[in-house]
Amino acid sequence: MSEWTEERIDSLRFMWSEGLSASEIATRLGGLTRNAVIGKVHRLKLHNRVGVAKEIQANTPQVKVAEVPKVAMAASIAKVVVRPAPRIASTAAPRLELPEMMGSVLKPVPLLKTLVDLNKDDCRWPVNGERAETRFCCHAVSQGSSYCEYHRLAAKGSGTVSERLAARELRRAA
DNA sequence: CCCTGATTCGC
DNA sequence: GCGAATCAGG
Repeated sequence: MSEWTEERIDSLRFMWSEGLSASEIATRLGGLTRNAVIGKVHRLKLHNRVGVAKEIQANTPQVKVAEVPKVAMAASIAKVVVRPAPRIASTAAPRLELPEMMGSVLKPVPLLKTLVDLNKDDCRWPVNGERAETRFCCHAVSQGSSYCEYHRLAAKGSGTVSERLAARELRRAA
């Protein structure tokens, strides 16, 4: 059984806004089918994805999640980092790249803890994997949020269409 | 056949 | 509200 927690919904919103397909989102969230994701998308009235997201999807090569090399995955998560990212046991490998929509807020390098290792003040933004294998960002949370500043803004920025457009404008101006 | 989202409707 | 089944299509 899996339920639509706030965090999973935030994650869904973000991934959907970034142009990931319903099935990709389903495997990353775990315990869901693509039908469930599509159903939720409709209930949230998120179904009108805007231009850029469509392009991302069209230009994304179709690669089986389990076949993506771990090295490639680590590189896509933390492309700003030179040192190798930590080893990850999960077979799920996201090619999610967070948008540079946060102005001067630096993209955190995920610490990739599992749920059981999460501390109270660790950012709970799911980075990859499913269920027990899910790894989280784990950087210090912003006050009043379950996310670090970067992911707090990421979740917020992927809310409504107007918010996304505003975020896109900010990015362009920066 | 692989995949995509959209819709319906019993639960 | 949820999501399997189904539809329509690439």
